[in-house]
Amino acid sequence: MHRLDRSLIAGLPAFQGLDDSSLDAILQSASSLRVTKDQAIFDQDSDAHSFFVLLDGRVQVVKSTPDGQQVVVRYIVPGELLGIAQALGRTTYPASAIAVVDCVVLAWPGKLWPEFATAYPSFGMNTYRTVGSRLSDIQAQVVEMATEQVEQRVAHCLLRLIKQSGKQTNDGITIDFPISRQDIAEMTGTTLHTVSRLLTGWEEKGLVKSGRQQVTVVEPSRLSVLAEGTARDNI
Amino acid sequence: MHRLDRSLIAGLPAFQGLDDSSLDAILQSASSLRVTKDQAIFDQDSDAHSFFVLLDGRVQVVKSTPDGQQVVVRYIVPGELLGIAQALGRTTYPASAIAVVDCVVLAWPGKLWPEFATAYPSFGMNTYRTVGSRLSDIQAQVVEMATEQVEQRVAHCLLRLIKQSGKQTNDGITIDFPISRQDIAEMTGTTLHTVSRLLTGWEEKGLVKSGRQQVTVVEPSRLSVLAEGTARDNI
DNA sequence: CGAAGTTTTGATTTCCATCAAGCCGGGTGG
DNA sequence: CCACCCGGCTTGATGGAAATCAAAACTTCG
Repeated sequence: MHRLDRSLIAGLPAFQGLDDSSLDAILQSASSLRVTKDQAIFDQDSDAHSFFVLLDGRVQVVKSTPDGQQVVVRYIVPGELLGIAQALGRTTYPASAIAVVDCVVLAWPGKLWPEFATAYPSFGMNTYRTVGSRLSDIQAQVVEMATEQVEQRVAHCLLRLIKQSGKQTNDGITIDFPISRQDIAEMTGTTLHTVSRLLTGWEEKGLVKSGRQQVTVVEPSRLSVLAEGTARDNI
Repeated sequence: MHRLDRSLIAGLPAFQGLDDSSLDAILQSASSLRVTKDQAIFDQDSDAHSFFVLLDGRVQVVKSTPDGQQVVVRYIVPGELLGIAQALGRTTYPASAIAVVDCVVLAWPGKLWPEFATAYPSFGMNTYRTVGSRLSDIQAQVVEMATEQVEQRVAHCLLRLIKQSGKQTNDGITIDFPISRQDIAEMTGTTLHTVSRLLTGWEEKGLVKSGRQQVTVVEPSRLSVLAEGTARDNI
């Protein structure tokens, strides 16, 4: 078993405010893990045996309904926690996590959670800050879904994605992992057909460029305008 | 200034696991407060000066969009925390809270939050458990909004309301606070017209009885059937 | 090259928002 | 005490946004 260096996690929000010896102690019980593209890190409703930090790659968090429909809840970028069911007082994972590219994660046994939270209070605090910000995010998403048209929702979704995972290219800002029309549809509660039509429409207007599992936003500011009220002109 | 009795909060989930002296200490800095129907307890985007526990009544938590549309995020029942912006690392309230009937709340200055969380670890833990369960709730709601038709969403909404705030009557289980078609519409992302049509339809089938700001579910089990897939028969 | 997965595009349908009145009940003030 | 008014509710008609149905084109990869 090889040793993990504390520099792996030292800068991450979750481990802010911990001294070196604490970091080392925490890493003692971690195992690192490669996950290849399309592989699951954990499955919805299965026993929450571990919690994780994503070190490299991109992870899709997806919830499935009993009748097989899927909703993409969020994408995880390096440095973020995932699978923190324990922090929510749960014993099973509420969603599945899929590597959308090859990933590296650190994993800790879930039963260590309470120990960590008490032994390293700032770790507990940091985690709960994460949970809190995810609560805010998702509340915003509920408002969006309740009040906006599909076009605006998809526009907002793309803007969020390039903000979180955008890479500047000479065409514009591209989403730096493979994402299909279907994925975008599952994030916005619509269908791949509608997403496809919207993207081709926007492409004609020069707002985006897109291809197979790939989207580039050419003019974020004009897309923002679309994302706010197109139709209904407010006061 | 009169003294608050510890029995007010002793049984509440948020204060589970605290000894009497801690409860007394916590109550020292609380002030109790009557809020009359339709009055705001706090306003969205205003400075998060306090956090609260609802002792009696019902509170509607509502988020407004810049263009004035409203979304009812949840209803709070006695014993629950509200306005815990601090726990989420926020300095302003993310939503407004309105008393839907006359209410009694306890209030603490927001700046006490960090002190409480460190001085009474189980209070911190309990709060975060609350935050976690609200995260789960709202994720379920996102899935619902993304995958279900309006009829199913409204049915689920009523079932949730009677579960949380139902009172058995001789007609069935009634939602024990005034709630309008508009309120239900704002919880489910639809319009009061559609809610009205659904309720009259259900009334004809004997599933519910409803009147002005008042809904009774006569047959919860049959409503549940509706709430799952009516149309689309799954495998 | 063939096959599987992804995307596009057209045609049709359906659900639900919107528009538009009118109704009902209760509270207020003349 | 009655009339009026206001807030909430119902109900019909209409239109439009987006789902569904259907099929073809394109991409990538083994």
